[in-house]
Amino acid sequence: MARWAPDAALRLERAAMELFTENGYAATTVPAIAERAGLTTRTFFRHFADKRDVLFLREREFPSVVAHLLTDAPAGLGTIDLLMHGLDGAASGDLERWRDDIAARRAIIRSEPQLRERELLKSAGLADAMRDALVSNGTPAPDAALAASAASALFDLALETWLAGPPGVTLTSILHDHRLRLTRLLAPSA
Amino acid sequence: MARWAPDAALRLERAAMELFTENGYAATTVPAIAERAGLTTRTFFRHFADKRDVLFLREREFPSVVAHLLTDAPAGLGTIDLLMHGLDGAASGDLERWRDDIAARRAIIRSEPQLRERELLKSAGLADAMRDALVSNGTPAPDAALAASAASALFDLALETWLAGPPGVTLTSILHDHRLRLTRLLAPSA
DNA sequence: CACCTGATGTCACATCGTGTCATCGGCTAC
DNA sequence: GTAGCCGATGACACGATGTGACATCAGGTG
Repeated sequence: MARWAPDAALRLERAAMELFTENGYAATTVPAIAERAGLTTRTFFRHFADKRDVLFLREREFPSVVAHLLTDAPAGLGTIDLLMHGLDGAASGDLERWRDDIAARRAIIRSEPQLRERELLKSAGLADAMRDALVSNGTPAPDAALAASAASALFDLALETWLAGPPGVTLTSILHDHRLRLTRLLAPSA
Repeated sequence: MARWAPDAALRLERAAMELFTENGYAATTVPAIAERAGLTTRTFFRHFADKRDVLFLREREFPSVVAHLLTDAPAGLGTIDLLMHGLDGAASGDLERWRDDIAARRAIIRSEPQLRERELLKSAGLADAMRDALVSNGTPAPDAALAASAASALFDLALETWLAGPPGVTLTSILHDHRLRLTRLLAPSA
């Protein structure tokens, strides 16, 4: 038997979600989270940069996954189609199964501006990763930055729409639809 | 003579900018800022929600200014043209004059992820204000959210380009150019 | 002249987040 | 097999952040 129970980060995340749901984010202290997970405060901060970060454990690898999909994508796609392909591929793994978890996290995140702030930073990190992948694939830097920012915004709004809508509608279809609507909105009005 | 010197918030902001420039953001404590401004720590936190907020004093009213320009805009503009009109109008007041101040603030903001995080929250607040103004002007909510997010991203990237470029190029022209390039990027590739 | 208002000061305090050293199970080298 | 290293955790002290509660006092108002 190992000296320490495995998955310390996951146990901390589960404990945090429970306490946040029971008492709210602000009323939950880090020592309380650590205690429920059977660890100490110091160990919490070894796994998470700060208290907010515990809500984003699942998304840590998302930017690099998307970036890899972008660099390995089939040639010939336009910039935006490439981005849609990458986001789609990274988020496609039986998303419906996680709907409740995502909704629970989102409910907590929307309860505190601090947490929305962190979510925005994560989205910006995704946009940065996509921009860099585009640039190293030959896209001009200004175009890459513009397209990556737009794609990140599209993804966030699509995810929100997906969560608010009925089960069964795929994120892929919503993303596609949002992209088309934004295209029409941006086009010079007659 | 008034009991207290006026412009406490402005004095705190100036003191903070000086100390951040001299010693860096992380090495500057709130008591040090307050002392240089001739005030106490407690008063600092009465004017600013937290240490980061002191860097965004000048932008506090920006979202509501843009929102007002949107609701008072001439009729007949398309959604995106309306947004460009609002952003343009709100940022047009002799921006060149503030270039150095904006650049100094930006240099500090880019030195710490915490500060970029806050900047992103401010941008999101601007997007929210624009979205709400569009909605109360009759734009369908999903379109308003999409267009406002895109416009906010365009504005941020345009400001960055403006700062990096030579003096004399107007933000208006960069914004216009970025909008056209994003339109082309989003269009279905042949 | 008494009272109210509002910005500031003072003090106590909880929480956050970090630096530093100790602990000790398991793995590797020899 | 045993000596020693490695890496995750514990223990503890501490500075900094941010808030609540109450006091102070100039100027305006009745």
